Amino acid sequence: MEGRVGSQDGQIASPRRAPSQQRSRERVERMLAAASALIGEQGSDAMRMGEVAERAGVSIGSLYQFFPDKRAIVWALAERYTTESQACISAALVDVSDAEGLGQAFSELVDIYYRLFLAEPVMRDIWSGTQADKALRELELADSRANAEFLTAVLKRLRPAADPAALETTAFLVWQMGEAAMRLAISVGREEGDRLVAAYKRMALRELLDQ
Amino acid sequence: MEGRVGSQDGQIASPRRAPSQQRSRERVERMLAAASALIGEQGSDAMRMGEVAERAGVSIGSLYQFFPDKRAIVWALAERYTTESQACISAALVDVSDAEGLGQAFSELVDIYYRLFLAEPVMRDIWSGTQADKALRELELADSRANAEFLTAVLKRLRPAADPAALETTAFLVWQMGEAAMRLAISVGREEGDRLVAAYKRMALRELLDQ
DNA sequence: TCAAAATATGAGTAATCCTCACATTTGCAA
DNA sequence: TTGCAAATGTGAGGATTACTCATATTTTGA
Repeated sequence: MEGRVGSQDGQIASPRRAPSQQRSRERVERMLAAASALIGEQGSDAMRMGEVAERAGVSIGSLYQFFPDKRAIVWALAERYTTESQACISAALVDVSDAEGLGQAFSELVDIYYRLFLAEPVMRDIWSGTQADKALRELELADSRANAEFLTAVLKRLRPAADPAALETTAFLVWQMGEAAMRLAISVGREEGDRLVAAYKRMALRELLDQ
Repeated sequence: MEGRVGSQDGQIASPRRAPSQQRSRERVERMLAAASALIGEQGSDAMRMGEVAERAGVSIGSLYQFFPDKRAIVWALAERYTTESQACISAALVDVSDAEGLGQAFSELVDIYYRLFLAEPVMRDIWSGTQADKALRELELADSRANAEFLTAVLKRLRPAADPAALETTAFLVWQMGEAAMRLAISVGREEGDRLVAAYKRMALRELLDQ
């Protein structure tokens, strides 16, 4: 029916039961891999639970043993992406100490993200559903805040005299604008997308460096 | 099943049959009104076709006589919003002739949009689904391009020496960033939302006025 | 006046998410 | 080893919902 999924209560989906044995942990991996493949092929909306189970070589029941519902699978994949990318972002920004360094690091980060979005249909699809799914939206928001904090830390170092609250707002906004710019860029042609990303970079750096 | 809706082919949904008689035109209005009310109450995902029909006082069959599927109803509502707002935006920008005027007009437009998003749960919900629904995304993109063109026209007047293509990119990006900023602002608390919108305004105006 | 076109109806079809009662496997203490 | 509880596995079937279609009614226009 899918009406079940539609009536999302916003609760962050969590495993119904954490896999404790080696066997089940491997099976859960297979389920996630199958889901990822299917999302890459057809998008998460078109992903069917039965197909995920079949491709993972498990029964429907097993799927629901570890994931309370369909959204939970997508959420689990999304969480992995955020965890991975946060480490990368933190590393890129942690020892930035001057304006030039920030410009360099930020520019590289944007490039990395853009390439990632272009290359990974799964990631693209998952973050597309962000607005519609409350749990995903909250994950993305939390992720964005965490990443913005790395930026904020840099800004506070570069501009110790500035109002910290203003810097936080700026960093958060700039980061979110970046994600929006990426989504826009990949939904138009490649050429226009490149131009938009470049324009975003200029705009963001001006905001970050100048004040 | 809803699987039907899930497998969106991206086709812009169009009425299966345009209502040609007065009677049916009124009924279609009732259907849209019912849908709008339900979306406002529960969101478009939770909106049930049966409920729309019941509330509009028509049968399920009649609903499907004029709307090929569920998404088409949401799309029809979205289209109305875009049509209405484009007139407003065009009017606000059409006779801007200097930097100060642009600052004034743009700032007012942002405020209007922000208030609208805060006050209209239906609008909020519809544009939330934008990323997930291909037809909606295309509608929004087209709308955004149209609005950005009004901005581009102003910019070309203010900065005749600048590269027109660059101005177009800037205007489009700034506009899309604005929509993203609104979505972000309404998904956090009111206070932070206000701050984010204010920060966006500053950022956008700097980009638009300076270069 | 009346036939064709437009409109209206709602029971039924199909697709899909998810549950649950029961079967099997694993970990572990006696 | 043995036995038992906990963890894991299964898939037929329940439940919901988008959408169809054969049929009935109303409107239009010649």
